[in-house]
Amino acid sequence: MADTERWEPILAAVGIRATNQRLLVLDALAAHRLPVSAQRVHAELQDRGERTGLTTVYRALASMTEAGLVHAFTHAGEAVYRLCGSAEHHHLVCRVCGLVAEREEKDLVDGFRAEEVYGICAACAER
Amino acid sequence: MADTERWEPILAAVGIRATNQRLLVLDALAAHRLPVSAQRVHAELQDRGERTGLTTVYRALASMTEAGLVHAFTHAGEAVYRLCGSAEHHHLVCRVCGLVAEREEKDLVDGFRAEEVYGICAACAER
DNA sequence: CATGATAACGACAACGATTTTCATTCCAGC
DNA sequence: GCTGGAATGAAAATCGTTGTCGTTATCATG
Repeated sequence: MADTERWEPILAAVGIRATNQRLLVLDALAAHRLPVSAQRVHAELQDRGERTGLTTVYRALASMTEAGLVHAFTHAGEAVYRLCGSAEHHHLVCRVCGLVAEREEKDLVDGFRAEEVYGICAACAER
Repeated sequence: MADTERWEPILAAVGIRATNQRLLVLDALAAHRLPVSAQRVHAELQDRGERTGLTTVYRALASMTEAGLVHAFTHAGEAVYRLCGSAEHHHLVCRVCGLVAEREEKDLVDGFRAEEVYGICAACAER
């Protein structure tokens, strides 16, 4: 059981209410480097002994995504989420290993505001 | 009712059987510039008076995607497909208007084999 | 501290896209 | 013309996600 309180200022900063459930979801997300699904977050919270409902996890992720705190990706037909250091950037998402890298470069492509780049990372490519 | 026969060599080239249903699906795809969903393809075939089943449309799209004839994207939680001029390239997909552009440039990003770039196109950006 | 408006919760039902099942039909090669 | 494997299609099953609705927490005020 980590100190969920540390996320309060984060939620306050983006202007959404810092409820206990949202703090728990944030805390669960922070424990992963790879994006995770809503169901996975829910399962982990259950294992931890929390009684947070699945519906609530979905809504927490939706509001936090909208607020820009979290980024949503698609992997194998399901939505997966990842806590991200906000700001202007795009993501490189490997289709094979799921790894995500954040990039700052502007104008990756002429006049197209890139948000997510799906492909295959160098490591997975040589196999 | 277009001449579906023109697709036969295409299917033969990628090594999958040129069944009547697959030809119909290809023909339906070819009528669109934007990616379309399996359900949409199925509906259009129904309207045309074909009795192709939805299951078959899904399977046809899957096999053709695997064969590289068709490219699959994700839009609003559903899979959408687009006929594409094969070869090595990546796609720019606008999240707003759904427009897809094919690009040939290699190494869009250092050592990352980009396949799909999701973002916002120039036209949609200024609104 | 009590109160009331509002946002958030959570259990459950409902939805919708996709996949599985399984019996039937089609095709290519013998 | 047979025959085996691939393809088809109708219906049921799956499964992630969203809607419903009564309950509860939160926050600003009196």
